[in-house]
Amino acid sequence: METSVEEHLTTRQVAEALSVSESSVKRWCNQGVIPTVRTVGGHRRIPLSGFMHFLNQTNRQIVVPLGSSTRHGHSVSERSLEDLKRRFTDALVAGDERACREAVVEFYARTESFALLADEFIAETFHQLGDQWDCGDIEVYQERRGCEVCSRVLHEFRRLLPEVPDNAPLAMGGTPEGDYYSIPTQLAELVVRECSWRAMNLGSNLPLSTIAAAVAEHQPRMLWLSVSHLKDPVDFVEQYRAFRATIPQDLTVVLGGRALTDRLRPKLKYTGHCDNMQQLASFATAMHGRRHSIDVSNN
Amino acid sequence: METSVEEHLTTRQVAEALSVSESSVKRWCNQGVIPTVRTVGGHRRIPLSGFMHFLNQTNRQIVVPLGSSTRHGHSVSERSLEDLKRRFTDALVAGDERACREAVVEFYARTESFALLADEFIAETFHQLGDQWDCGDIEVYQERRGCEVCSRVLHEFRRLLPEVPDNAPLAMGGTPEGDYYSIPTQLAELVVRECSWRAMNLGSNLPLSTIAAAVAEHQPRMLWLSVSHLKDPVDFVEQYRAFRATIPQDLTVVLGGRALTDRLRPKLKYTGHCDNMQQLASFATAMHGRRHSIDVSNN
DNA sequence: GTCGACTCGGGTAATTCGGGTC
DNA sequence: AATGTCCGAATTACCCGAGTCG
Repeated sequence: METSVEEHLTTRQVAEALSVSESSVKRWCNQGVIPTVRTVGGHRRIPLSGFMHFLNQTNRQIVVPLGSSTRHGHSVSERSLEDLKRRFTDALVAGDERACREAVVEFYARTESFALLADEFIAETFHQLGDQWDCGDIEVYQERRGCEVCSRVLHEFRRLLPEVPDNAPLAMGGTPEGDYYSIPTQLAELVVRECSWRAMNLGSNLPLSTIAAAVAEHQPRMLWLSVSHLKDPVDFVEQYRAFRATIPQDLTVVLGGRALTDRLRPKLKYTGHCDNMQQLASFATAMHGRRHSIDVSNN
Repeated sequence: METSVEEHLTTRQVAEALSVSESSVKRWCNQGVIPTVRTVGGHRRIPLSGFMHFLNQTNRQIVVPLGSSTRHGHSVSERSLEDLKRRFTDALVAGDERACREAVVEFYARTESFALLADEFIAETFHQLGDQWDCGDIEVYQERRGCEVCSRVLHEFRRLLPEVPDNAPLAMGGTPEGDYYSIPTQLAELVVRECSWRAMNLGSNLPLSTIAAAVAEHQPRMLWLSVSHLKDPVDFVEQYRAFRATIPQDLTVVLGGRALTDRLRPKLKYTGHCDNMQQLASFATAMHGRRHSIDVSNN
């Protein structure tokens, strides 16, 4: 309820996502194959859940058979979230991509929120993995392989998300130099995109100077920095100050990641700090409550 | 925004690509030789994955490049490989995933070889990118983003590849500690899988000790190591010696990557060295006969 | 209330369907 | 047995003036 964005799509957005004409989308809406609601003026709006339902029904895309998402009671076996999480962790350790995907899809089908998926599912799972690693229960290669698998699954999800219109505000981000941990920034991309932003994930191991160049080139309204690891925190603080001075002052910068300790944070000038992706989603929705263009300075 | 190769193809597009009649394509779809999904109205759409699956199972050649007669894209004239490569480079620099995917698909559709794709397309492109980087023509973030995009496209291709039977021999590999460059090992996975091996990409930044653990656990017949970057070559040589002693002596180890200089190589004991992916493919096929088992149950 | 961008509905052209035949 | 060609019916894509959204 908090962050789950009840987003509606237009016929055009759906058409582009499916690579079909708007006429077909309209026809399918009229036939009732795509759940549709109407605005007071008669325009069709397709709820995201309805869109996903359509995708599942027509298996245009992969997506596992996850019982029905109809309004009637599910006959799906009620697995607890804990159980789901455990399945996911095990699959990740075993490098079982299919099982990972199924777990992620099932979780998302329930919550319809990438922010929740990121915080309560993936982040927690990798924390667990870290613990098991400390205990010597799992090997390094299992963790690395798990990252690979997770990355692939996230990418598949990314493809499922409908394209965001060109006039949506742009957010970009990545990880700084020396930080090769790419899952959080991948998640961030999904989260802000879910909030109807255009999102550009620049990748990992980015010197701040080149991020500044990217900002100058594409002029985003928001920038996220995922900082999981810092070789030299002091050096980072210094470089960040210089960086902050070169980018527009009104650019919203959101910092996150476990490398930003309580000691470090006061030394950084930023717009917002996120302990988790739900906060990032809040930022994004707060800044972009509507869909039309530009300059919503205080809404 | 013009599009030439979509996720799904029509019977006509497939027919033209293969230079056969639409009826044949329809028949093959009905027989299940070409995986097919249907639109709401019952029209056949062939997912790219299904098309490639068909190409792999039969030894059919693409006569007319895909995308030369799309429905709602502008018709595309015949392109030379050089032209394709340039398009790919440009798309990579611009971070245009869709264009990258199209270029890769088209190249693969012509050559049907991941080894060639890796050597003549992706490797060369990234070398070019490196040159442009030296000249200051492109920013670091463009290179990083290009890696992200390329990685995603490769992930997608990986999903398109047919499953390899469980009794196929196993190959695994990754990059050593300090080497975060994951594209080559992703390509290696695709290449050996194309040669009918089961392939397990362990990921990047792997201490050799954990690779040894993975070997002990899964007992592969082949191991690849992609070495693009070494923090301390001397240290690596030492660790590699210890590593080589702990794994089975009859395990085929294939080394590759530009960090293995002529000075370094003599100091390493390995089974084979690869300057490119075609050599890796040669190794793989030499050790394990055929390329793809043809299994059309309905013949 | 103005305004640009978008969507509506309906009509028309282009494809694809299935089946039958060569 | 397999492929290519032809057909009416159905589906999809493209187009455009009027109305709606934000």
